[in-house]
Amino acid sequence: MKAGKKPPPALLDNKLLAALPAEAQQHLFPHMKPVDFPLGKVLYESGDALNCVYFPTDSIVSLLYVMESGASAEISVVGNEGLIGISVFMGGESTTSRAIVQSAGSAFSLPSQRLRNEFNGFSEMRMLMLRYTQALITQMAQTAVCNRHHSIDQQLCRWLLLSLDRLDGTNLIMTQELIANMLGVRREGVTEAAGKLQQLGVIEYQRGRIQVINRHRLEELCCECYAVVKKETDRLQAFPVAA
Amino acid sequence: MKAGKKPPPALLDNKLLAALPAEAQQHLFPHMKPVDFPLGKVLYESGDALNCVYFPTDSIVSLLYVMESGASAEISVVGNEGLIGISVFMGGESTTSRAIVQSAGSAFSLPSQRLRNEFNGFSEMRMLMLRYTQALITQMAQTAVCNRHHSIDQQLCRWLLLSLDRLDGTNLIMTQELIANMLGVRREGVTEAAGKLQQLGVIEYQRGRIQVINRHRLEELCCECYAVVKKETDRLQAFPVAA
DNA sequence: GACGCTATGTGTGCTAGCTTACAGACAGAG
DNA sequence: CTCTGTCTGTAAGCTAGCACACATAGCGTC
Repeated sequence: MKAGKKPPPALLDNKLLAALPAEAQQHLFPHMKPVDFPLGKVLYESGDALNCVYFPTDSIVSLLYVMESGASAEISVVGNEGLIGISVFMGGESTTSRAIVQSAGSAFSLPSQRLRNEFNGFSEMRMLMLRYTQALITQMAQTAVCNRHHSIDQQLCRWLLLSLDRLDGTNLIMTQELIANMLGVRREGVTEAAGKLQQLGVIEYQRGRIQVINRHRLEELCCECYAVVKKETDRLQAFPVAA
Repeated sequence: MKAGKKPPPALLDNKLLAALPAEAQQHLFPHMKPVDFPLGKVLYESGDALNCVYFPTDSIVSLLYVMESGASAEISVVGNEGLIGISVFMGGESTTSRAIVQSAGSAFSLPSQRLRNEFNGFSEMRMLMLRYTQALITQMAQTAVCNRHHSIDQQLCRWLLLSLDRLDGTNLIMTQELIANMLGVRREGVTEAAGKLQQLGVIEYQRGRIQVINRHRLEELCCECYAVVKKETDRLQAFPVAA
């Protein structure tokens, strides 16, 4: 199934890095190191101070809150449009969530101090990072709304679309169990919802591999939450850098 | 019931303003104007670009997402610990939520451009604003978790505690209908939950006025969400400014 | 001091999602 | 090719919260 050898990940595969002004790229790129993220790897736990931040290229990372009971809920998801570790420049050093790899792949790491320096010194860099952070905030807000008002079916659609947007193809390597953890629902609930989608011919899946057949239909079945986040994220990325 | 005349609101009643370095205070305070927020006033709608930001003193403002169907859900709440309008310095200019006054009172307004200048020019000011923003993010994340996993009873407790922390006394002027809107649940659900709390002697209420009798018990009945947000907010406020 | 508005109480179904339990089915290892 | 662990399917019973409907009760007003 693997299409030969993957091309090595490039720094510019990350949209945030690609959008940086040339000067910032020159400052930062020499300090970036490629890293591999296996599925399930925990990048940091709640309360951990961060030594470095990560810019995903073809990996996806979930920010998850884990309750005392062990139950969990996804707060937001980060792919090649962003970075892991906003608390480094937001000033808190740590957050209350866990960062866990949801889809294996690559990323680039950068020591926190390098990012902080650049962030404080250069306003263009800062604006990019903060606008990305606002997009992340929008995603969190919509997650709260979706958790309150929408069915598992709808939420599964949202989740699949968010993941698809951060990957190349139409294949997701992901068990229903893991999706259930992310959504904070039972595994059986996901089985049921996924079964419906398969019957409708929207997706096909076998043992931990989900293929999206009809993305358009998926968007129709989804609640408004996906579109709201997508639209706002696009808007925030589209701003001219030299505002 | 009103204890004579209220003292006029002071700039330093807002903790964020009070924490500003003296220089920033000198720059900004001359441009601040006191404003009155009546209950229910909409400060901005989803997508509105903001002319000014607001620093509440004794008012409380909810950030609410309103769905196409008209149903709503509170994303977070802002009182004298913060400001309304983070998108002004986060770079997006607008957000997808509505800001609506949840508890009448006062605030100070500041033209957006003044804030932006100060934010971009002075790193101490920036750090304060960004750390507050991170606290806001934490609150949103926990709202998402709470919406997913906790009962109306628990959420009501969380909501009451969040409101209490932003007010002087133990009285809330607030109907069950409005609470239901904030939590994104039915009014009857709130009636039931509030009835239980009253029977337990934790609160007393009559027609739009809620009095908290036993705050300690309220915290016990609450889910962990309140404590998580409270602790993280305190941590983020406690940082030395000149980090 | 009767009227009417708004806030609150209650009650009867209904449904989504939960808990628990177990059965089938695919895939890699030996 | 069988074994075993991991995924996925299904089912019975339960509960929280829903939608809808209507009853009561403060409180200001005229």
